[in-house]
Amino acid sequence: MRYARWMADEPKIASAWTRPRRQRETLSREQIVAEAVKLLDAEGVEALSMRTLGTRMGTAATSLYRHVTNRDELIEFVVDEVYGEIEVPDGSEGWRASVTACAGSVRAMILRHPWIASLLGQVGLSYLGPNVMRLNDRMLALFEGAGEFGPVEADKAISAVMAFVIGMGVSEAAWLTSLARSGQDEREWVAELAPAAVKAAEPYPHLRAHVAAGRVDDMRQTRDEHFTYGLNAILDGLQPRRPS
Amino acid sequence: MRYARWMADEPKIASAWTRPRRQRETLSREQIVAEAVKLLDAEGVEALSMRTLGTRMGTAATSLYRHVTNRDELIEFVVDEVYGEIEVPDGSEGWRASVTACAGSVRAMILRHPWIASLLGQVGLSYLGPNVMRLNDRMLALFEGAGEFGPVEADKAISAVMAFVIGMGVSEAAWLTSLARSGQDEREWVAELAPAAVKAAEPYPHLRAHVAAGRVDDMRQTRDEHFTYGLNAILDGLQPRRPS
DNA sequence: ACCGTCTGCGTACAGTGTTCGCAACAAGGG
DNA sequence: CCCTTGTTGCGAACACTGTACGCAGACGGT
Repeated sequence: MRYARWMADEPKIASAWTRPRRQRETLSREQIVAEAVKLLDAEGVEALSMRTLGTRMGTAATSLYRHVTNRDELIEFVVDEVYGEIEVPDGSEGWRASVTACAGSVRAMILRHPWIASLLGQVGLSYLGPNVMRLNDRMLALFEGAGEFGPVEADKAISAVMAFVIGMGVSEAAWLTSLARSGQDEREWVAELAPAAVKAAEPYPHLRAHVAAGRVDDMRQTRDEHFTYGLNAILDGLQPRRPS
Repeated sequence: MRYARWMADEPKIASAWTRPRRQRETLSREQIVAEAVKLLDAEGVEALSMRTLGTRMGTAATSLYRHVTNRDELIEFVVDEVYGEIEVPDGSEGWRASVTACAGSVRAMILRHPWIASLLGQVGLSYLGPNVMRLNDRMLALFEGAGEFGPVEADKAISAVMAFVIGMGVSEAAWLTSLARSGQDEREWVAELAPAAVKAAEPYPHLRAHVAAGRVDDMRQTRDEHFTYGLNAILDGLQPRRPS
């Protein structure tokens, strides 16, 4: 395939333009994780194998190991990469508005890349990636600055908010992944699943009432409401904990 | 190996005691998921393959497929199985105490089985398992009964609490899994990782201060404190949202 | 005693992550 | 200009995975 670079039928004109130029820029670590993210976005988590990633980049699978020691390491890089998409304001809009915006940014990132729901568990939560570090730093600045938290309290408060946001986002992402795998419209899908749900909920009186009254109108807005409801509850609970 | 059951060297005494008794009880679906849980607890998530699970049960790998259609289905069963360990009080102790106890039970379950952090993402969050249904039913009873929430609010409040508890638990589980993989004592491990952490945090002023002041005393208690801090914040925020 | 159904299992196949050694390249020094 | 040295891509190979298929033995009912 790409042997043509050094095969004899190529004219050996020693010019800067015919020079093979060993396409270095197609096989650096940054390019590999970028292509991995694109592959995950396009085909989902079960499509990420070293071989398919290699063919996507026009190289052999084993070539990737020159720039990435492991598949696990690649996944750590990928996770850190998408963490880089999270924006956290500087706090000039006030603590609460800034945290709300940051939480929304995290959720948006997760919903843009639902496969991290799978990958977050597979890797030991890479705490040392530069983008994760940057995120933590900005969050600390936000909680200690505009939030007026003390250093220890800021740590706890950030953990609480992030646990909620990630927990909620991962749950949504798992739902959306299953939905995507079904290949159907969301309304069709829940309509198809409804009988099984009703049957499964049948022995449980409270659940049964909820399943029966389940509104299927626009679940997108329902999800948004659930998220903002929980986030506001947490922020309400955090507000009086500031020592100010 | 187990051919002896029907091989001719076995005395063919037609008695109830020498009868082969086809050990049915070693290969039902319940036994399979129970053994899978034991395997996961003992060896971690990367050790769960159909073949190793089969040899653990003294059967061939393909025999498992008579009782479980898929590996994914097995995982759904396993997840539902450990969900069955969660206890939720009936609310007679009051709403807040009951929710706190339930949240603690969920966290304890996750820390007992840290591998669900990986499995929760791999499966599309099996909402229809009987134990998940039971848990949701009891939670609804708790929030609508002792909590005096309306049905819609109860749904949102439960989502919020569960998102936090699961998010926090999964994060802890990921940490503990990495720790277990290192095979070291927790103090040793963080001491070994500290230089890398300091170096990674170096460009970020707020984080740097936190990493420098990081207390390694007893992280177990620190984790507990983080959990109860966040949980109390959420419950504080939920309390005034009850229509009472 | 027979027959249909159920269950365990050996074999096989496609696909996975990863190792190893070889060949082609780039750069530098004589 | 050649030769050396390190770097990078790659084919082959290995151990292992999930799973389909068909066979044979066991069970249950008549």
